[in-house]
Amino acid sequence: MEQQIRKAVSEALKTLNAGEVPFSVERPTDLVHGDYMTNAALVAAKVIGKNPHDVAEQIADSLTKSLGGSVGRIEVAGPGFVNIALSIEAIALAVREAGAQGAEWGKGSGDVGQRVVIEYTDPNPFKEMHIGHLMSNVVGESLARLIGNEGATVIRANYQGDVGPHVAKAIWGLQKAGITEPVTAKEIGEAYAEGSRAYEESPEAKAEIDVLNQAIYMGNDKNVMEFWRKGRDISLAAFERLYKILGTHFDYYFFESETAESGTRIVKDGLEKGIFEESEGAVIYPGEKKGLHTLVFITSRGTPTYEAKDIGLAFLKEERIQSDRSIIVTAAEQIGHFKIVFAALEDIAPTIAQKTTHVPHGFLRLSTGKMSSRAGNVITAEGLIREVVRKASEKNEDPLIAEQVALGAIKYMILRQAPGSDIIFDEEKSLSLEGDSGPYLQYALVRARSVLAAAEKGRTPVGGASAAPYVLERIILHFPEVAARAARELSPNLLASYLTELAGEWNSFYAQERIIGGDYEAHKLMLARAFINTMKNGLTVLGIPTPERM
RNA sequence: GCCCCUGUAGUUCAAUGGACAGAACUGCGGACUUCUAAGCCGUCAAUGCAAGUUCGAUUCUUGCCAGGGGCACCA
Repeated sequence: MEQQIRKAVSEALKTLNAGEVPFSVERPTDLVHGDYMTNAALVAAKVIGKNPHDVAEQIADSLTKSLGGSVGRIEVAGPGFVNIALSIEAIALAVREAGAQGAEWGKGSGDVGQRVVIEYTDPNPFKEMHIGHLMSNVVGESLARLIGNEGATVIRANYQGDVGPHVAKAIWGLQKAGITEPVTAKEIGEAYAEGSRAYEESPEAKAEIDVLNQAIYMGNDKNVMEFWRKGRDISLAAFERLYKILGTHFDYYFFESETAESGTRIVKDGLEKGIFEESEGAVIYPGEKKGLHTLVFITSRGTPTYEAKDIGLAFLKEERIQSDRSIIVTAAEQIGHFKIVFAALEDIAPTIAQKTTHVPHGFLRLSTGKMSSRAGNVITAEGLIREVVRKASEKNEDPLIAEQVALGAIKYMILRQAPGSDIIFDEEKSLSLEGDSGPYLQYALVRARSVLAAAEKGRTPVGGASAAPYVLERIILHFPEVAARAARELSPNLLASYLTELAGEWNSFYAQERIIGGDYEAHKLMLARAFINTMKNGLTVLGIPTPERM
């Protein structure tokens, strides 16, 4: 519908000689203004130098003719908005489609044929996954689904740091604890914390860990490597269990142990071409020239830094996955890092740089203070999930439902706000199971399903359609546009807030209207079905579970 | 010091330069012998400060104030 209106407005502008101007077609803030509105007249009036109100009148006339029966009323309002109210028939048609299309309802086709690779989560083996990784995962998974919903082929990638100081610290910690055969990820995580502490407090420990780190990079010491392999496998297996719970999966895994070499090679090659420079024995990228700052890519000891490895990763992805777009989801603290990596990449391989986007997610800040492994107040992903599941269990005996509700609460908390901004995490308040929360949406869906189930047992519903469309119907019809916009703007929160509005409207409808045995029963049941499809598909696209009952 | 991000109701968050700045939590006040009360209805309450750009600014620009992040051999 939005597309049709957009096209009709374009046509109207052409006949006014306004040419190509950027205009919006969107939902008015208040439904009394109609179902769509456009500011085209205000924009065009400036270009052609006419009174906005007159231009609006002309556009309105033109739209009345071109849109025909799908429109009920077109009005000019305010300084020159054109408000469009759909006809009852058009609304009924959209709702019927929503009810009939099932899982297909809301799917777009804007990205058909596109291959999009999206990298997210990026946990480090030998450390436990904490809530920062959880955020990356939840945001990344929802983006993957949103983009897939627009028809693109999505390839999920996960990049993990299996070499580096943190690994040496963990292995050192395990050895010190006399553990010869690591068994659990928790054990390894604790050993890492112990190793980190020792690294900063004891010079001897620091020296030992540095040696160990080199040994891991070289891969010569059989015993160390055997230990490394075992520990890595245990960590990775623990991650997989979490992915399963989270409803996510990956098509490709990349490891720092494989990007180091290619990264080093590419940077050295760039050094010869004059892209990088030598300084104090290290290889640096002189970011100042582009208004950024200078960073070391290869250390004076010859080892690649994170930056060089990211260059290596970009090439490795290119080698293994053909893509039209590449998205990387990481914490916002890496914004500066990626600006420099992209600047360097722009010099080395502009096509890769241009198709790559960094999507930062905010920090999860504890209301009680900063989270750090040293202070011991790190909240692990698993710990958080377990805690919320426990809370959800108070109302749900079925452990599966409790888990679905808990994940809904956690994921919604993360997705409800614009990615990039921090979440102030208060265990009591943030994970509310009421009001503006995941369970609120799930609960609305469950109640609608229950109505439908009850109706199917009964007799044939009373027919007839209501005289005027319900507000609920007028919200439902916008679902495909909202999903498309959320995908385009990489902003799951747009869909999350739409679904919250939708759930609220359903709850009002449910409280006010008698569905089974009420007036217009058949129509209302159709509406319930349309609501269910919209909510179910919407939640699924966000990666939020849709329980059968609560 | 330099660069980036953020300042919206008591609190946590919304709002492609658009109409009366929306929710939720909290507070206060209600309804219901009915399809699941994790629900519904009502109500109090906000754009950090000062200029500028224009038909119109929470949104763009500048300055100030406050908070967060980043800034050469960690990731």
